[in-house]
Amino acid sequence: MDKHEVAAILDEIGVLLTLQGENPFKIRAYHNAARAIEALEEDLSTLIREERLTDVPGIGERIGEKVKTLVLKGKLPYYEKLKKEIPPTLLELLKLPGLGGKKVQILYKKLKIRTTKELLNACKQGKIARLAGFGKKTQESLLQEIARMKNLGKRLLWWNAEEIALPILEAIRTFPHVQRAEIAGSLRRGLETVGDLDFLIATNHPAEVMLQCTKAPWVSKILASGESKLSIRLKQGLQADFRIVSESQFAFAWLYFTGSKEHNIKMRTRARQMGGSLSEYGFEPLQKSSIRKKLLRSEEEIFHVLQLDYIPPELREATGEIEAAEKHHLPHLIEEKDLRGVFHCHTTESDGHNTLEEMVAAANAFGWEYMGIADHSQSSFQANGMNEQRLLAQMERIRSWNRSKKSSIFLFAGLECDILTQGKLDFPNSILKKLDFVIASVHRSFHIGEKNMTHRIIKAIENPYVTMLGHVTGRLLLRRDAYAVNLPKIIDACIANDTIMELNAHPMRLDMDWRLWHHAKEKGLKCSINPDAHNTYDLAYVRAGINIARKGWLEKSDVFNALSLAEVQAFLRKKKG
DNA sequence: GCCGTTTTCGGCCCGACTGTTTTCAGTCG
Repeated sequence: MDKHEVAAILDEIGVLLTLQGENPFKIRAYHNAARAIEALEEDLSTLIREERLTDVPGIGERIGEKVKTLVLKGKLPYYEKLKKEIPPTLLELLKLPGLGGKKVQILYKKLKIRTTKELLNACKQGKIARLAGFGKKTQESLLQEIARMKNLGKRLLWWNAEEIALPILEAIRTFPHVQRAEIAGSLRRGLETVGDLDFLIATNHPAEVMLQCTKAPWVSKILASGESKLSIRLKQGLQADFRIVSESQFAFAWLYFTGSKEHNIKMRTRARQMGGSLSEYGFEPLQKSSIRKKLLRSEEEIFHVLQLDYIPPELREATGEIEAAEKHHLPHLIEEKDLRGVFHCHTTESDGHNTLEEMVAAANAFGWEYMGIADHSQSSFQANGMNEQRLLAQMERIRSWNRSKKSSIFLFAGLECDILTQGKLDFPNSILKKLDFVIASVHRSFHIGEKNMTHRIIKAIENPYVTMLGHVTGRLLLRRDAYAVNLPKIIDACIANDTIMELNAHPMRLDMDWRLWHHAKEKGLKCSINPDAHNTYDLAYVRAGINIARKGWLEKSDVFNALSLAEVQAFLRKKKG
């Protein structure tokens, strides 16, 4: 069993213990241990063999033994026993706002409620209101939450969430007495999907501003409102939280409100170790501490007081950023202005909505030096894939465009080539070698099993004319799960063959996942941030890709399309041999 | 369940809000 599986089981144990109403600190210990295992640089089995597992912070005697059992035997009796005691359907109840471990426990113990449906029936019969610790209002809000869950998806794509959030932010900034307003939360951290919007507001007139916020046109329902905190349901169905603070507290509140939760816990633990208490309002000395109360006006200053380099929001996921900031080892993250061009652009020749000329004009406006055209290959008939004749004709058009010098941007003639079921490509090498670059992608036959899919993709990676691998897992966020594929093996194969891994910047793909990039780039994997543009508007998706690249700790030097035109040309020549 | 340059016991990040209570537990972020 590998470390990811072990971490997943430790996390699940944490959730199961929550459902048993266990001591919250014990629960946290399991989640902490899961993160510690996930972040291990060293091989888990080596640590076990050399009996150094408990040297890892967060892993003690008890959990250490459990991890050892999981790795060596592949099973853990303690975990199996827990699963028997707690119906797994209780997990769905935990997702309802207002229900935590304690209350789910009561529902199960007193009323034998295990599923959302059973809870719905109990609410309708008025049984919940009569339960100790519950009441009429709780019952009413549960009924509403169950109905809402049925009607609406719970999360939005980052891109769509930002489209909703920015106009609200702009409006808030025009409210009287608002000194400053910013977006926080997972949207600011650039997470691929967003569950709610977080707005932070600085003002000297909290009551007036709060009133403005509750009366705003985008409010569909007020979920909670106090003096400094407001939670609403937006008309679009998404929840939005507003926090109102004074200007002097703003930096602390922004840091706290940006999260992640795990990052905050680590920061506060660090503050405590240094003799202070960090909250959203400030950094206060604990008793008998030598730390002086400090007035800090920016996040940079707060990190500095904690003896850390500034950690960009995208990295605040408790995956080693605090340790790196302490040692001055944080990466210099890639920025959108570092991109010198893009690959993976479609045109009307296959399923794009804009012509080659229109795409070139749009790319010019970005100031890029080059653009790689990659329309679909013949097997993607649903996408109007090109046969050999059309492909070669398009290639000639692109070459003549370059010769004509109609624009300053250089065009690469490429192809998004289907990887067929057995790993064969959609065109023979005699055709592929004529192109400047080839993106190999899977577009059909997703359910062939992990082993077959891994073999299929690696075969394509090993083809000398394949420049990069497209959307590696085929996932569509919030719509379709990734197909089963062994990513560590795929990553190793790419590195061994000098094949570039696409970071597909389409907001619904953002594939390969950012959680894998940090480790993969250290092993030598190269990244290309590709918009997968099907029209001129989609070119802007590179911004979503940059977010994810930053979350994956990627620097300019890790990204292929941050290279100059001459460097890209040299690479492409060398790759083809 | 983890951890320790005040501790091997008694802490563990911290505060806002709600609902059910009558001073606070539970939930959330």
